[in-house]
Amino acid sequence: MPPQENTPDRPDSRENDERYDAQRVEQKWFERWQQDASLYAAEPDSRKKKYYVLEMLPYPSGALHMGHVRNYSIGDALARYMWMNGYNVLHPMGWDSFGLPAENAAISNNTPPREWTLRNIANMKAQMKRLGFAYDWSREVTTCLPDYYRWNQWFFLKLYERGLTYRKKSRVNWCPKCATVLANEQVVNGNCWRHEDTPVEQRELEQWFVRTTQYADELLRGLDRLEGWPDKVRTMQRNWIGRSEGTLVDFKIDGNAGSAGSTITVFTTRVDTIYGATSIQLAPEHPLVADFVRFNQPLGESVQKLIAEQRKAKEEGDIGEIEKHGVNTHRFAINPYNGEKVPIWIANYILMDYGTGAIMSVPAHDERDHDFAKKYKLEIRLVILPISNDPEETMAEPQLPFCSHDGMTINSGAFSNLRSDDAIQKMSAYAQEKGFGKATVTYRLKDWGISRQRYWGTPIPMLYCEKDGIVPVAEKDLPVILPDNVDITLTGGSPLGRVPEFVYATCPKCGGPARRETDTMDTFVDSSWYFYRYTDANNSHAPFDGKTAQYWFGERGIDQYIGGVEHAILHLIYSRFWTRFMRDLGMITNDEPAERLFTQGMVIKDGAKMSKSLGNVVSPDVMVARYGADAARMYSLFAAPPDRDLDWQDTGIEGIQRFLGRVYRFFVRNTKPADPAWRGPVPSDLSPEARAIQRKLHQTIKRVSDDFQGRWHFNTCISAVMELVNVLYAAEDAIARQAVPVPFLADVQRNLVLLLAPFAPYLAHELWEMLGETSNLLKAPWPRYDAELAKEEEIEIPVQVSGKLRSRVTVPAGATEAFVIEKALADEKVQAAVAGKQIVKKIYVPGKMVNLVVK
RNA sequence: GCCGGGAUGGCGAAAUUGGCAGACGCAGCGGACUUAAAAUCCGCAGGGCUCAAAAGGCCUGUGGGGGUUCGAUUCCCCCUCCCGGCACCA
Repeated sequence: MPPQENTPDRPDSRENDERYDAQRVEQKWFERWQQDASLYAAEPDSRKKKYYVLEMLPYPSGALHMGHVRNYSIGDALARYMWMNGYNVLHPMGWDSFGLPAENAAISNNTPPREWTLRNIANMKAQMKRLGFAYDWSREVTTCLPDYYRWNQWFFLKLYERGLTYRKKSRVNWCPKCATVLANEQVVNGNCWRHEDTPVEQRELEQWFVRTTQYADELLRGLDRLEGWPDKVRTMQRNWIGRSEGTLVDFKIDGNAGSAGSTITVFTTRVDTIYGATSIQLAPEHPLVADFVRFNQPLGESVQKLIAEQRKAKEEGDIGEIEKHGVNTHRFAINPYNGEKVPIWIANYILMDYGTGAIMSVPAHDERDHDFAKKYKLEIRLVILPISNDPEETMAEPQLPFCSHDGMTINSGAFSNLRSDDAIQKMSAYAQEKGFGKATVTYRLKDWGISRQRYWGTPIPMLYCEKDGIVPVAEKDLPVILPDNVDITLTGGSPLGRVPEFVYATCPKCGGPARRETDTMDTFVDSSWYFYRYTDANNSHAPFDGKTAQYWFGERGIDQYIGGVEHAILHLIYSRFWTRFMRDLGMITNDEPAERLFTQGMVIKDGAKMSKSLGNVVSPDVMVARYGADAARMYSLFAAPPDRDLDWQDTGIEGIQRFLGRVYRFFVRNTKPADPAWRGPVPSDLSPEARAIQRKLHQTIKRVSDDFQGRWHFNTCISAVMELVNVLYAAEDAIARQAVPVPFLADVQRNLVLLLAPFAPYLAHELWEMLGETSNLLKAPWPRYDAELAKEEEIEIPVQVSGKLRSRVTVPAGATEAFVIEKALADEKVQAAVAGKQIVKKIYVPGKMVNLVVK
């Protein structure tokens, strides 16, 4: 007798055939997709509606993490859905591949940054392909290659031509671990954004700045129209730009004038309180302070203390908690509104880098000034009477020594008895008329410092000539190539400065010797415009062709941008700036880079962000090897709505694996493409069992389609598809009895595959083939639902008595109110509940519920 | 302090317009299949009380307190806690 294993009709063998071998199937499709490079390619086509869906490009750190998988699973599902809906979809991917980690790796493993970076890219690209993400790799952008960064340099020259970049010596943020300067946006709570335990230092350096403030107001106003962006991001950007309307007022210094002038200009948002100004407060680093010290040497020491205090607090990130200190200069300034002499103080809570670095201190109407005045016994003078809706409160409040909100002016000379807003306007106009001030706007936003004293970045295309000074590299000489084989250390300034072949150049103006700029650009320059490069990634004459970009961007930009909220300020404000800059160069016509932005939640595990130190990192490679790419992708969409944090549970992905196996098994058992009836017409009169399936199918199509259009709650989309599969399993008996017509079942299965395609592309392609379909599933038309077919024939109506659920009655879908109420009243449980009571009101919400109110 | 977001079973979550709270999944329990296990399929399942048990019945329940309403996870007011952002910004 032959060994049992070889017996073909052994029950086990059937089970083996039914079992979904994700690795085998995914490998098969992976290989097929590799062979067709043009599968996901898109070209401008005026006959088709375009859809540009973009996930933020990753830094090639070495390997994908689950956050990437989640991000790309969302984008890929959307791209596939839009393809199936007939759109011309652009779905590209690239690498934000300049940056410090490559240099750190070079130091610790003695691997050149280029090699390290390109190896990481190769690895991560392979991971993305294995995960089945549908990217058009013919448009791949790698920012560390000269093909790309030469255009950073080109843009830099354009910025320079337009006065949008300039060189300035100033105090800048310095991270000792990165050994480079940081932009304001890269300082988090006084620490480096990459080293959260490392306070930034202030250093005096000459740096290149990009004039982002030129567009401050437009960047702010633009936010109002970005309705497709999360409120959170818009609010963060508004706060960051920090627009503040106020008034500049010149106070004349009484007595000797020093080299820094004879007036102190203060900035205030509350000029209506100026009659209550009882002192002037200067920032310790205000240029006038030196003049006062010159006339009063002992002051110098106190000022040094204040400066030290303020710097320390800034570095520690608790400038907000600093104890208020000040010194009296014993000098006076004259309030131009009333001619009053007020003392000039220097205080540690006044910041030189906001407003003018000088304020008028109004203790009665500003909390900080109030604290300060109490401490140093300065006069507190009430000049605003609060207005309240409550007359009693209005009467009571003037007794208070302090009120920070607006009201009616009092004790304010010709400007008394005005509402605050009115007073502000009149008093600003008066200042302007008399020439001692004007209405103005200040911003918190500062110009973007883009110089980095690092190697692995875009060389800034500038030269310093002894004769001609700062000279831009000629456009024809671009790119300025970043040399290989550079000695990298994290100390001692820009590594490029140690490469003589790089540094010594010829001045394009006079032909004499010149030094090259040895700093490189902030990598956020690279990511400020990369999505335009995708439209024309292989262009060697320009960053991109205008017409091509116009097709993909149109007037509204990227249709859907998806990424992490950590870029809410950095990347997303720089790229909004860059878009306006390019628009003003005439390269594009859109004002904003992206019409819609989606910020997905983090992937966490055991309640904490995944990190090596906590040992709770889940590797996508392990998940793909264990459960398959479809399961990993689908679970990352199923476990939570995409905008919320996702708590990764290994047992959860097992559930998805089971579900995929369940779908596959159903298809193995019930797919009969050889049956002549398989492709026959779907009969119109269906059995109740078949009708139940049909109803569920159309309900599911509706739910999934609606979610793609609106809420993006892919977790519930997937639940809906699971419910449909459960209904199919429940009908297996009916199918066995042939109560479900074969062509109908075939149609249901085709629709099920289409519904699955955005979420589990590998399995969907396999099933599509099993069904005998030969068309390209990627572009197969998305199913349409029929509202009539989705309707229930009978509905169960809950019956409440005085708001409490007492029973349920089953009625035909179109039943009249009278019929439903009659049926409810006839119900035994309802009768018991209303027995002996009077029904005072009968409420019927059509199709939803009955409520009988009793007394 | 200010601005966002959140709090629902043992767990992840659902309830789209004020109308059956807990869909779907995980973990759990029970059954079928199996010599057995795995896999698979079917079923049960918020909590409490009642009943010998089951069926059933009753009460209660969406962070806490109040309100509007026939009816509130959903709307309004107050409060607590958690997460994120901003913060002497004049």
